[in-house]
Amino acid sequence: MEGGFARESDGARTPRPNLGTNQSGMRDYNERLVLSLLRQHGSLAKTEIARMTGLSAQTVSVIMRGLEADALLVRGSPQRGKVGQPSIPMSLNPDGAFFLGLKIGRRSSELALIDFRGTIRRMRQHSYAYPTPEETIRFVTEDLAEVAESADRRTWERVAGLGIAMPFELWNWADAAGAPPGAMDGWRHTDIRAAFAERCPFPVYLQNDATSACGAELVFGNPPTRDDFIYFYLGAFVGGGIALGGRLFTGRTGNAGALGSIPVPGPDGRTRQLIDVASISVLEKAIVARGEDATHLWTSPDDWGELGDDLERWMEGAAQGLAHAILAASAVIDFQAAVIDGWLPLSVRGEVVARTARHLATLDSEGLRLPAVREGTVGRHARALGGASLPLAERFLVGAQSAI
Amino acid sequence: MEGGFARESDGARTPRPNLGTNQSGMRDYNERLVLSLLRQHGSLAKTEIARMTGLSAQTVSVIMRGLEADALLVRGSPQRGKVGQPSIPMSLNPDGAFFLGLKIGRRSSELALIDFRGTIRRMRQHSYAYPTPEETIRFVTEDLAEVAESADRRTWERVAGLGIAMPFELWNWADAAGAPPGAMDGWRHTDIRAAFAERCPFPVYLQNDATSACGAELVFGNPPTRDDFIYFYLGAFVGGGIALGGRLFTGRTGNAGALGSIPVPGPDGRTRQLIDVASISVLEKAIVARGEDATHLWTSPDDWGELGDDLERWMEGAAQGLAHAILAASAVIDFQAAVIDGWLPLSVRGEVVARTARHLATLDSEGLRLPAVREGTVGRHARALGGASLPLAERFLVGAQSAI
DNA sequence: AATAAATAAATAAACATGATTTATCTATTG
DNA sequence: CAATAGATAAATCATGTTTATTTATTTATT
Repeated sequence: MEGGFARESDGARTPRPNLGTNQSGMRDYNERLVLSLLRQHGSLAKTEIARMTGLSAQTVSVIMRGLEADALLVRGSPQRGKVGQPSIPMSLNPDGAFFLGLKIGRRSSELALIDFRGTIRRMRQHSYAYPTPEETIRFVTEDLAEVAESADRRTWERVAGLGIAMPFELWNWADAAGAPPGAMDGWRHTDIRAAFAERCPFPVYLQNDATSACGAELVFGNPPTRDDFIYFYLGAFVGGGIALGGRLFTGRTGNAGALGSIPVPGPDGRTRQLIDVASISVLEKAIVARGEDATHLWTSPDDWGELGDDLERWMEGAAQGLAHAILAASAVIDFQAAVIDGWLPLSVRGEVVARTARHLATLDSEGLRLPAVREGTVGRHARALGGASLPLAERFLVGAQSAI
Repeated sequence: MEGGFARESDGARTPRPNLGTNQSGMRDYNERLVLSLLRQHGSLAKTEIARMTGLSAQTVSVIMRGLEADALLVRGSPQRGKVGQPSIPMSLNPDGAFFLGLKIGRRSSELALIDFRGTIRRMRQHSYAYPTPEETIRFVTEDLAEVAESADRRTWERVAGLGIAMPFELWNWADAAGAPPGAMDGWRHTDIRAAFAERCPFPVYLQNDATSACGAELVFGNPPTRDDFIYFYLGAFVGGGIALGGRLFTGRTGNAGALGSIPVPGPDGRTRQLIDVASISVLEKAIVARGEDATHLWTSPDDWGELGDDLERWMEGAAQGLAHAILAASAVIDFQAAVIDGWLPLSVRGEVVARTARHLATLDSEGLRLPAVREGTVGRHARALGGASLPLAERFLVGAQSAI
């Protein structure tokens, strides 16, 4: 069991460690447990859930009938062929709840509406030279109004929350984004979460973009993993996230998995940060330095075309950096897997993963058990989906918050 | 709430994730919560506990009367001076339970008996050229018999468990320990936990020595901290541990906090492991290379005397390595503190901590919030005390196991 | 083919446990 | 003596467990 949380009126969570537990906490936990198991396994009969949880068949029966009455579960067709009464597989009702995920990036924003099973029902993109809070609020508000109109009333009423995935201190990137100095200062003084919370009837959450992407891998990853894993998202800048015990670990200050800042040895032996070797912006810079255009890196992530030596050098540098970062992180936490995803063509992602694994094997890992290096299974839209995973985890999964 | 655990007959824990919760789990959790709060705060009135936990006064009253009846709590003298009925401060009964901690090291073993408040009641040391399982079992068994005889019957009956703190793969250190080749191979095939579990009427736990020391800092540290912290223990070899959410985090494989293996840049810029720069054995080697005797490093940890340049160089290298390790770890988890302790004179520990903080401040920490670097508060015997903390945490504190 | 036995899923009813609510008592200060 | 705060007993409520029963199916037997 864990301490409870006091929910503030605006939907933000204030952790209250050391909170006692009562019966409602018990039922709430067991309900979340059932839903988590169904998310992991697809569909399960009540008895199977009873066996897995150690709860009595009767308790599971009561809980699951309740969830079915709330339209969170649907019953499948009876499974015959085995001795005894046929079992009825229960699974998550896709229409049981909906979640909104908003990713705010340097060049574009994405707003996704997903259903209870994680299927994308709607996705809108919005491109710009650089983002401002006013512009973002306008675009999202408009789009939400459109959703509210186009989707049927029931869907809109079943939206359980909005999660915003956004880099920390966006205003510091004005330079890199090519924005006029001060143009992005609005972000410094805008509480974007509060701004949306005011406009929305459901709770709104805010999380670092790469950490959110990690959450997407955790909740929607296929196959789902209960492993502790470290996650890298290669975007314009590289970022990361941490999953421990089947939960997104965001840390006391929310800055856990700040893997862009992890020190790695550069090609010259001097120490630099991972962000300076593995970010796609590094590749962009190299291309631009050659006098060529690099905008297709952002606009056509399905196929980057021929990039020749630039790509080769970037992949090699990124892989070396990632390998070193994974090594160092493995000394801190014994991750079972390192997952790499990003805003890049599948072929490039595959190659980066392969090279990272190769480099990792050459490093001195005495005393460590190295994690398996794997490709992400969510893909490019992991950040927006991760945003949507925040209200989902918060409301329907066990122990959404840190460690605990 | 968290999943439950199936207890095996021998006292070992097999984690069963995804276990449901029932009323006994609820009471168990609330009892542990009360005990944890009392450990943190020294003494608290029932109403104060009720306020802190959010439980009703009546519930806390019932729980605490039960704990008092079990002799785990004692009532202090009524506090007058405020309006209303005087409050009765309740605190942990020192004689409520006892715990045994065994540290097995390269040169010596320690067996400690501590009471419910963490006070050392008895401590035996045993030195040797190198350790063997048979020898260790013999010495501990004899000493336990002595404890059983000397202490009163009630004390012995209230021993809640034995925790063993021991380096991983002890046999690999035969060389460094100066043992004849193969002399320590016995460890490879001995399940030392099982061996003691057979001989003891209470549960026996085994944990890496540095991780155990981290547990001692967590449970007995003064002032106690609920911070997430990273912990280094400088012994013959440096090791580490991780505390998250007020719990010792040991990881899925038990190898979390393997900080000796974290890569750091050496003075020449080449990457090496922290264990190769910050271990006391590095200092020993330097002294021996000069043809001098270094045994007092192990035998008189209160005062190393004059070591001049050797000590200077070692402290500098260790501090640089530690600073880099803390930096890298901070990118993975946003620790609030980095705690350094070890088998060394207080003056040396203080100097290492000061230098580490100084070096840390010079490193590139963009995007990170660096933890405060602090001295350990438990001191040299942290490993043996940490061993004793294992059964304590397991039985009396909330969520002893990993994350979650 | 008909029938009985075995098996497994599901659930109703009675019960046990533990937290909450309400009311009351107690010891203190002002 | 009024006000206040700690403490707890009794009644109540929520939730999980146990026990017994119902239902639907397969498998073995006649």
